[in-house]
Amino acid sequence: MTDSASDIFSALAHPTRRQILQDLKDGEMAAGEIVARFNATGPTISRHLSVLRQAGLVTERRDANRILYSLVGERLALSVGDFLSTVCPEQIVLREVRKRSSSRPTEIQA
Amino acid sequence: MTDSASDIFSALAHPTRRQILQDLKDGEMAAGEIVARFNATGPTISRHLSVLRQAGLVTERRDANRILYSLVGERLALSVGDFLSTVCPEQIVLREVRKRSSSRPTEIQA
DNA sequence: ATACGGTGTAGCCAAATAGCTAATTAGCGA
DNA sequence: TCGCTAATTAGCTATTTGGCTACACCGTAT
Repeated sequence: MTDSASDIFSALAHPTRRQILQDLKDGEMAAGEIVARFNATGPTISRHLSVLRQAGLVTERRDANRILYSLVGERLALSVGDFLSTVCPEQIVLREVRKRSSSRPTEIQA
Repeated sequence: MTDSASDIFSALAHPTRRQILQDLKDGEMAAGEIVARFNATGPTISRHLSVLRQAGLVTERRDANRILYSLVGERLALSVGDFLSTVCPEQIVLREVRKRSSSRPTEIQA
């Protein structure tokens, strides 16, 4: 029932989740690897990850018995940037990443 | 207890509050004027306004027996923009401001 | 002084959130 | 198959959030 912007901003409302996104900026990480960076328990971080996943801000991928998470930076930039440029267009600029039909799937960064 | 980024993103998490900010984009509005735009009751909107005020996203000013709210777009752009440019710097550009600590005013597209 | 229009506060309740521990699922290797 | 590691799900509790109604507050003007 909640729109996607609400999902995204709610996800960003928690410091731990923002930190996770920041950590993922440099590449994918396993769940346990992420857990190790915080004081919270595994299940707690797992929950945070599922919030981020539902918001579409991260994707997961299996590697053996580990699960690797990676940032979906485009979605973050587009959704938040869209809002920002509606409310205060003078202060922010979205770099032309718009629809661009995403020709190549994976290659955002590496 | 909660940092200011959390306050801001939490404030943005609610559709009504985002809409209020958007409405304030074109200039200040009285509380009652804002209330008139939604289906919620006065007290409910008043509460939303206080959340926005605590987050520093709006300021209030008295005019006779009305209270006029206005957007603090700079704070919105700076806080959210800061986060965005940390996590996905490739996709977003903060336009100048930044109290001149940052060397380059960043390129603009307009 | 009193009344009134415009707002915010108090108090209540239902629902959602965040944390934990314990239990469960999924994959890999012997 | 069994055992081990990795991660999520279940279930619980405490806290916060969002909505309402009723009430109190503050200026203005009669």
